[in-house]
Order: sequence, then structure tokens, then C-alpha cells
Amino acid sequence: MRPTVHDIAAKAGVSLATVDRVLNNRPGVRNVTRDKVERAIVTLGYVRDVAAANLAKGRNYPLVFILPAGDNSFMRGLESEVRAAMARSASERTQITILPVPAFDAQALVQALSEARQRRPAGVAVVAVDAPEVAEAVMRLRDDGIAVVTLVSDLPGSGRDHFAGVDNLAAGRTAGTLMGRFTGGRAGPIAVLAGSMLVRDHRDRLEGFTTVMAEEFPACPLLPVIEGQDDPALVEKLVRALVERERDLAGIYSLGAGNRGLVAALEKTGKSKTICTIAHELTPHSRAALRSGTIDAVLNQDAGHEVRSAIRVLKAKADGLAVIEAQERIRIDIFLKDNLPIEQA
Amino acid sequence: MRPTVHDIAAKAGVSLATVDRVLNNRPGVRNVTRDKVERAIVTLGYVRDVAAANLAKGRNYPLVFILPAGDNSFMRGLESEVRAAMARSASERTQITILPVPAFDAQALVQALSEARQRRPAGVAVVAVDAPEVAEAVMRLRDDGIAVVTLVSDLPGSGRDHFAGVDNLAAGRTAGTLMGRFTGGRAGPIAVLAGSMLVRDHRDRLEGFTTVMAEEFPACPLLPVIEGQDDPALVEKLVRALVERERDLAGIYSLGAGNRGLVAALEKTGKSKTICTIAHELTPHSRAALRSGTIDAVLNQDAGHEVRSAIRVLKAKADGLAVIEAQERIRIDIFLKDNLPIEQA
DNA sequence: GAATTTCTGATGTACGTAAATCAAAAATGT
DNA sequence: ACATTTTTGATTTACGTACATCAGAAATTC
Repeated sequence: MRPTVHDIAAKAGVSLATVDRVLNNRPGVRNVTRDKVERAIVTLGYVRDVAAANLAKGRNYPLVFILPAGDNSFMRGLESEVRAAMARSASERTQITILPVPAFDAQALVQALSEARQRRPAGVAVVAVDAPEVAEAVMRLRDDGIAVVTLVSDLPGSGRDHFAGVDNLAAGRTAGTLMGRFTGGRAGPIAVLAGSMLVRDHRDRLEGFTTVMAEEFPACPLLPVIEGQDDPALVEKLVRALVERERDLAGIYSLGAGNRGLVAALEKTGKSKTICTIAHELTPHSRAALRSGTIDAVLNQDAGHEVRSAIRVLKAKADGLAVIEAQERIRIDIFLKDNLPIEQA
Repeated sequence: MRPTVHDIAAKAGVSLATVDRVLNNRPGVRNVTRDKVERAIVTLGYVRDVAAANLAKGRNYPLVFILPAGDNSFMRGLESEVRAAMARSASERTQITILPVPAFDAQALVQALSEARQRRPAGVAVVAVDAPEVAEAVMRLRDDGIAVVTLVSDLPGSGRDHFAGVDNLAAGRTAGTLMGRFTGGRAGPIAVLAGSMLVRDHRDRLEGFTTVMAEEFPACPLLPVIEGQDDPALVEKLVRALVERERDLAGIYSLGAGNRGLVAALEKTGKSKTICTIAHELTPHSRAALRSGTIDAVLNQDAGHEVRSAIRVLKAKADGLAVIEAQERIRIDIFLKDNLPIEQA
């Protein structure tokens, strides 16, 4: 049987109350006594039963998730993962509130952060827009002792406790290598399609991609970046124009959302098989396009992992506990038509 | 506040004891009363506090992990993940025993399974060798009410409760597509290096790979499969002979272990840059080879995920609970030199 | 050595559930 | 109407920890 507080008390020859004082470092214990107890804890290998402790404390964690609104499939998937986490609230002792904000809007985000602050939660997870005023708003939260985790898109310099998302520089590099190798010897320009340069994740992906392409595949020049605002209709228009303008286009790297428009444009122009296309995020649209061959590879971040990780980290930070960073790292999934996961309901 | 058993009792107008009888379906409750209680449970939205219930029950889960011995890096990594889980035993209420067995040895595995059976654990996780006598031994465990999960390599037809591992057919197909596209237009034979055809995972990978190569890249004929027994020394010898024999070799798909030997042979013959090499499992050796360019891509299964998933499933099955299969699916990681995770201690 | 301050022990309640016991009530059979 | 069986209630103990209170012991100060 694993040792309990009673065993420690017996071993150290003190009362339960004293053990409790040591364990929860309450005042009123002489150093000699404290040492005795601590030795007993070590020799018995005592570990606090967290479940029992939480039960006794009645601890719970009010959390706020700030997510971009709009019909971006990835973000809606993220939201549904948060809702799934809300369904688990009872057993995880969390109380989650979702705050929607317009996408790519720093001002609205600042407001949402301030609203979140007024709710006095234990922690806040936020899909960040990279702007100084947002960073300041995050700092204010932290000053109030509220843990903050950036989700999907990071916000360096804001003092956030943790970033729950993929290494987007690495993702961009990976896309670069895949693009270079998939297009093979075939020379020709490569187009890059982004959502907005206001968010950190898109900027990082672009940087990684351009670095690798320049260093390793100089035969494929990059065209100027196209910004599609993650809007399918706009993306479709831009891509159609692109394909007609650049007759020998070798590849397209779509590093943001709006894949519906990309796929529609490629299929309508009939060039989908000759242009190597690499996109981000596995959604019903990108999945279908992968299967049909319109898209050659999809880089994905698992929204479920990100949400669960964010919650774990927020809870730990709220309790002042350390986080095993390696364990919370979010992997970049690479999907080809061959390794698509089974569709779920 | 979330409702408790007391609230149900009050709402239903019955005593705590009756609520307990209903919740844990003990006998001695009339149907009308049972209905009243169940309605109260639904209308209040009661969910059992699992932590408190486990505390009260003093439930714990003795588990046995049967793992191949030998210096296979992947298997040693798997074992260290199991040991990490043992360190968490206290908080997870598990008691884990590791049983080592010689690799690829059906007889030894049968014996280990019977030893595991005598320990009367709640569940057993086993890296299976695909043989009828092993399947029978697994069935005997299940007859005793012991949950069985196959780990890494599956055992269809054994009635195991669950398989904690990747879809190896998909992995093989993925390797095929990568191989075909990475070698590009370049024609030339492709070699396949396996560990042993006695394990299901290797057979599945081979099948997926050959299917894709035959259907989509007929310009690259496959050479007869080489079996290296996951033994670095033997693998090195075989690969050196191979490279000298096949002067225009375009690629090597190593679907088993023993990557050390593969890398050594490729580097010594100086053909590492011209032969497209795809291997399995991220180990210190394959990681270094990826970085140096000797290996072009590594398909990986996250041993930590597999072990944690196996434990979750075993606990659930032991309690007769359902498992959300989609949630327990193990992904195939694809690593290029660009998206290697940070090395951990 | 007395007064004070600082520690320590003893004890009880609580968290939400499980499980057992025994008495009382209700339903059933004859 | 009685005995019998089945169902229900009331109450208690337990799990391992947190937290509070109060009395008493030990150490410190003067």
C-alpha cells in the first residue's frame, strides 16, 4: 500500500496536524520537526493523493478561451474541441467559457482579454494576433495572477506562460522540403498563399518555407506572397488569377486557411494535377482534395491535442506547478492521401 | 455546484442507500423506485465523481506489460515509457509489471502470457508475434476476464480488446508515396529491408508499400525483401552487399529496426546521398542520419502515446467501460530533417 | 522563575462516494 | 389477518487529504 499522511505522522513521531503543516507549508513548525517530517516523507516515498486532495479542497478552475469567430473550418474545429472539453468539465474540475472575437482584429482581442480579466478566471487561452497592445493586455492578465496560454498562434514578448501550438518555423521548413522534393527536377515558380501577416503563425511558416526554398531549391523562385484573409471567396479569385498569369507554375504553398477557395480554383482551371499543392490543416475540404489528388500534402496541427494541452498547462500554472515542456509539445502531422485518419462523426 | 448523491436522494424523495443501490445496480429496488431515481439523475444532470468513487473503492489496476528483450532502440524506448508510467502509478492507481521475452519467439511469448495470467492482473499489454498459439494464449487470458491490448504489433483473430499501435498498412503506403515522389523521375530498383515476417506490423508495412509502388510508380521495381532480424550487424552486412550488387539502386525502405547498421553501411559505401532512404522509428541513430541527410524520411510511432493509450484502454476495459476508438488512434509521425522535435534528456 | 511567545497535539468536520448493517415499512402470498 | 418476502430508510464507517480550533507543551524572553 502506498503511504498516507498517517504513516508519515507515525514514522516521524509527530501528529497529523504537524504533517499537514509541513505538507502545505503552513507556519508554526520548528525546523528540527520539519526536517523529521520531511525525512519521513522521503524515506516512505510519500506522494500526495491528488484526487483526494482536490476532493478535500473542492478546487476548480474557471478558464476562458478566446477564439476567432467566422467560418474558418480549423477554428470551428478548435471550438468544437473546446466544447468537448467543456463536456468533461465535471471530471476535470474546470469551468470553461468561450469568448468569440472577430479574426485578425487586435482591438477586439484587447477588449475580449479585458472582459476575460473581469471574470477573474484561473487561466485564459487565446489565439493571439501579434500586436503590441495585445501583448500589453496579456501582461495585465498576468499581473492579476491569471495564467495565460497562447493557442495556435503565439505572442512572444507578452510574458505568456506557455504556447500551445506547433513550431510554425519548422512547419514552413517541412513544407519547403516537401515542395522541393515533390516537384522534383521540374523548374518553375512557386506561389505562397497566406491568410494575413498580422498573425505570428503565418509569418513563421512563411519564413521557414522561404528559407528552405532559397537554400535548397534555388531552381524554384518564389512569387510575391498573396494574402487571402483566410476567406474562401477571395482566395478562389486570387488563385484563379494566379494560375492564369503564371502558366508554368510548379507549386502552391497555402499556409493559411481558406482551402475551399484554393481547391475550387485549382479544380476549375484543370491544373490541379500539374501544380504541386501543399496546404495546412485537415478539414473536410482539404481531406477530400487530398484524396482526389488536388492537394499533395497537408500539414496539420491536432486541435484536440492543443486544447487538452492548454487546459493541462493552465491548471498547472494556476497551481504554480511546473510543466514538462517536452510532454506538451504539439507535433506537426503530415498527411498524404495514404495516411488519412478515419473520418469521425 | 454539480449535483451529488444527496441531491438525487432529495430530488427523488428516497434515501441515500437507495440512490447507491441504483447507481451501482445492486439488487433490492423496485422498478418504480429505480425509475424515480433515474429520472432525478437525468434531470439534475448528475455525473459520478470518479475521483471520489475511486477513493472510496480503493480501486487499483495491476497490469502486465510483455515486451521484447534485446537492444532494439525502439523497444528500449517503449520500455522506458512503460517505466515512466510506473512512476506515475501512484496517481493513476496502477501497478505495472514488465515481463521481458526474446524477440520474434512465439513459444517464449506463450509462456510469458501464461505467467502473466497467473498473476491475475486486471489487464495485459503485449507486443505480439503473429502465431496461432499466441492467439490461443491471449484467448485464455480473456476467458479469465483479463483485458488484453496488443501493443505496436497486432494479433487479429485473438479476440484482443484493442490494438494500441499505428495503422501499418497506411504507414507502408505512406512510405511508398514518399519514396515514389522523392525519387522523382529517376528510375531504378527499390530495396525493402524488413526485420522479420513473423510480426504483423512488418508484414502490413510491406503490403502497403508494395501496393502503392506497383500501382503508382511502376518505373521503380522492387527487389526481393531482405530480412535483417532487426539486428544492426546483420543489417549492415546485408546492405553493403546490396549496394555493391545493385549499382543503380534508387531507394531503400527499411520497415523494421536495426537502423544503425543501415546507416553505417550507407555512409561507408558513400552512396548515402544518391539513394533515397526511408526508415521507421525515431531513435538517436535515425535522428542523426536524418539530420546528416543519410536518411530522407522517418516514419515514427510515438511510444509514449502508445503506452499511455494502452493503459487507458486496459483500465477502461477492466471496468467494462467503452473506449472512444477515435481518441485512442495512434498517429503516424513523418519526420524530415526540418521538423525533428527537440532532443530530450 | 514568571510571562510570553512559539510550537505541537488532539480532535473534529468536510469533500463525494462506496459499502455494510439493521430496523422498519411495504408488498406479496396463503 | 397473518406470515413471509421484498423493498426502503437511517445510520455508520471508510477512503486520503485539507483545514480549523483549542488546549497544552516547549522554547524563548526578560
